[in-house]
Amino acid sequence: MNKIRTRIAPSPTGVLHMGTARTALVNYLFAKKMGGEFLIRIEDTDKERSTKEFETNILDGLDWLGLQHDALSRQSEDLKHHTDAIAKLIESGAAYESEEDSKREEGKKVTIVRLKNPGKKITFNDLIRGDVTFDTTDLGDFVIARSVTDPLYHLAVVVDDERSKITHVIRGEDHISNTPRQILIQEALGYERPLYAHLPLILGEDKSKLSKRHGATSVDDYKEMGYTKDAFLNYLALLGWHPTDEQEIFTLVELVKEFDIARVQKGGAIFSVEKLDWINKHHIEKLSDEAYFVGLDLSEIITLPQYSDERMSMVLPLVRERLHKFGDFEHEEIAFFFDTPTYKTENLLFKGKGDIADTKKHLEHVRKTLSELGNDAWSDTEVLKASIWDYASEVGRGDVLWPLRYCLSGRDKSPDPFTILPILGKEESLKRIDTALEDIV
RNA sequence: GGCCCUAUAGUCUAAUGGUUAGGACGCCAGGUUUUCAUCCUGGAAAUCGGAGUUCAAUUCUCCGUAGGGUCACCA
Repeated sequence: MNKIRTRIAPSPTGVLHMGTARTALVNYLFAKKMGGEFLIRIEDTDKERSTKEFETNILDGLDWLGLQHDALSRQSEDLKHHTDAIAKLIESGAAYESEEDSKREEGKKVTIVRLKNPGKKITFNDLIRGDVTFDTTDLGDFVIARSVTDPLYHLAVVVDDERSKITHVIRGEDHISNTPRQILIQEALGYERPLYAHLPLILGEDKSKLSKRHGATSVDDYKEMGYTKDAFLNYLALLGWHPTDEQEIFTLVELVKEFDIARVQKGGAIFSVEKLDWINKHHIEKLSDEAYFVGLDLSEIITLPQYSDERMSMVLPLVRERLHKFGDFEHEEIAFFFDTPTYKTENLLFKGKGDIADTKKHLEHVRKTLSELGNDAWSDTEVLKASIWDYASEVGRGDVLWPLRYCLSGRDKSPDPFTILPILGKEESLKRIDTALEDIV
């Protein structure tokens, strides 16, 4: 049996789109699952629109995602094989040259090459959709080259897929109507027909094909927002595919193991950033400390006056559980661990209500209790909690705990006071409570 | 408009010719020893419509309807 070979064939006329990434992922999963090879072919026959920058962006993006290819080629480098094929088609009478008015340049005559359409019905078996039939008569004698030396997409694709022995052409549903043309060219050239699989499209909120007007669509966009590559891949895999069980969080390796093209959905799927966020959160949880640290941008934090690596190592886990993506991280969230916070005295009041004198009384009590605790106690969240819990329960937890937490963090939302206390340490904690006390007149 | 594809909650999906139609995201409510987040529990929410086949259809067939894709000397 022939070795399975799939390919992704992006044209370098734009940055890496998530639709291309998804197609690449499925091609990769299918090939690897079957012990085959995954190739990349840059489709740069349109010299006017293709750029090296886009090519680099696409390759870098695929590389970032970890979709390693077994071979890389550029369509433009295979020009000789294309022109050979054109010559062969003309010679056999399957195609012919035709002098016509140029559609690209006004008032100019050009000699293009058209395929002599046999005008028959073509049925191909799609791995995802089953038999699909087209009457190619509707296509007419379509153009396959701008000239005998200048091939067009359909011709080039067919020749290249044949040359690189592609066994399965897995691509977006938007290519489904291109398939009969390509089969016609294959037959005229005497090639074997590969197997086809047309993936459902990724849709925007309005159910139309995802495009720029829907917002962020490039892989770069998601990378910059702070999604991990594994989460992005994970989500893309789940858009239009589902494993046999109910697992939702996957690594690339696990996806390869579970993937089955027969379970790919037929209908398009709307892209949901909420679900992506949820998946990303799970992937962030699984990250190693090193990878997690790299993902965060700590540049503003490490310049703070009381910054220390030791303290940071205690703070980081607190941030982790509340993060959906790295882009959500704001250094203000943890800056108070390294620098004295500023705050409004009135915010010391629980829910903005209550008596400031009572609040002061509670804080004084808490300060006294805490100050009498030794170093051992100060390193133990549970002991600290136990030391003031009874008092807090008696007079009202919120009335005690809220001002304590607020004077330590200076923030409406933060981890609880018993988590903050040990990290700041006795000296710093008492100092912040004293500052708050002094502010209350 | 021609051709082609598709159709289970708001979204992603599972399932079988016979089920209380399952899970997840999101949403709502309650709880987890103050807030936010996390976590837990509970809840609302779906088989596009009509025929046909069948003892039985969400599942098979046909016809509608709706949505989408594509109709280049782009890829």
